Amino acid sequence: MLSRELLRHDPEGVIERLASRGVDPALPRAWLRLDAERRAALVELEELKHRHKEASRAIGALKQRGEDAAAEIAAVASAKERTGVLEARLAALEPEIAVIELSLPNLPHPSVPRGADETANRVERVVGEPPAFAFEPRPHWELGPALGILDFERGAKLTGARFTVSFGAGALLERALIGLMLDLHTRAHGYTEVLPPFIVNRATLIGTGQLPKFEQDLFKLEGHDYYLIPTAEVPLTSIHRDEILDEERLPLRYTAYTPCFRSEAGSYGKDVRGLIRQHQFNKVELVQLTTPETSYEALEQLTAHAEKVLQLLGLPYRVVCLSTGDTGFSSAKTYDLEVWLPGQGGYREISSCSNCEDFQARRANLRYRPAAGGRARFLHTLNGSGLALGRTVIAILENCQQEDGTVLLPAALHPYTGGLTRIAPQRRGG
RNA sequence: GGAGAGGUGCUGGAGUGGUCGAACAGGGCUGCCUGCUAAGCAGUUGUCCGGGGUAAACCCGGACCGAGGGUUCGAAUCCCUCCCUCUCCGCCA
Repeated sequence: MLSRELLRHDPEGVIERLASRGVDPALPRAWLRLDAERRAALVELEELKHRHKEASRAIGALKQRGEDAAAEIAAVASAKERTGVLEARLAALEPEIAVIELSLPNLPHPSVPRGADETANRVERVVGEPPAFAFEPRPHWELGPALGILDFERGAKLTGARFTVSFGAGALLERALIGLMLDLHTRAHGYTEVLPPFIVNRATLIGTGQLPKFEQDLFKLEGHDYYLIPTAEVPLTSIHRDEILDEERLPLRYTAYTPCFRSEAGSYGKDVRGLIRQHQFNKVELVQLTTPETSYEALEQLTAHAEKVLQLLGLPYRVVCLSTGDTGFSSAKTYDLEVWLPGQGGYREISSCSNCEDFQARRANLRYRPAAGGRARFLHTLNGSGLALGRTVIAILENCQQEDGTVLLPAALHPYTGGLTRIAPQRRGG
């Protein structure tokens, strides 16, 4: 949510910055009009209420003295009509205002490249060299089934399209990656491991920006106001929702492994093959809550924390700063980590690291008390994948494949695979 | 799922219709006192919204006693719905 004060004081500036993200200026203009109307009604209503309160007090005083107050009561009662009209007007206005302000995306940071879509993204750095193969590398949707570790047909049978079953070394590989990532982030990077609920309520999703605008991307539980989490960012960022934290505790760093569930209705036709885009996937997430002064420093650190995983695994990648038009709804600035996928002959997103500044903090009422004292302030929230596990599996299979069809596992994983260093074709079911 | 009890400020805990934003105690803060600490004494202490103020300070008003409705001139107090916590029963890992 944007600052109301900012919208009122610099409407044209805000409208211009929103336009760089593709927001129709009519939306903020409608907000301004409704906000002015709301405040006018509020001023009148509060004046009426004030007089009403004084009259009630006078009645109370009369009655305590045992005097008759019937005339006063009648006068006050008849004055309630206008109050009712104003209250009804406000009750109608407020949801309208809320829908608009909850639908406006965050303002982009000045350092973000301007542009309508991903073609305006800026490559920040390229790390590692794509491997040179003496043979034609195979995509993971061939390698996985050939090795007997990924089964797309049976995933579709058990559930439907975009669900997958992992077997044997495939399942082990994800478990090993979870262990590697959580150990790295907790021991080397100072995050606290969290095991959050995988189901959250509506208020939590409004806080991080998924609702009300992106309901169609979520799985909702029938008969409840509960949703499956689309990312651990949602529960982790909301841990301290409606709290005021002492500045001494900041920054807070949380990491969690969770499955993620995305309906993404309407996304069919894109990335249909293999593990790239699934309705259920695993992820290790990084979240930080910081002071406003330190959040951009924290974004660089958090991005480096995610990069460290790719470096340990020896996977080639690049870091991209998303353009204004490509940046996600809640984010002011986002770095995507894109891993090299030989099977696709290109770089594909494996992590997205964002500074949401106070956008989520306003929605979720996340504040801190400055050490110097004074009013509570909104803190800044950051999140990043560290990393998406399914896509890490893809990257390992495709980058580490050998001519004989086996896959050599990166050395960093060996402590987590119980001695397994190479995935070879395997039988299932023992 | 069934039955019962309960949700009040930073904390504990009063308050069953009228000056209650809320007694009292603890904690915090500010003075005084003290060689220092402790104790003692006095004062102070929330959040949000709106108006005024260039802004801060500040001033005025409104709202907030789990959430949302209702009754009433007036609700923390009465009524309804929902949520959460605790105890017992059932069921289950």
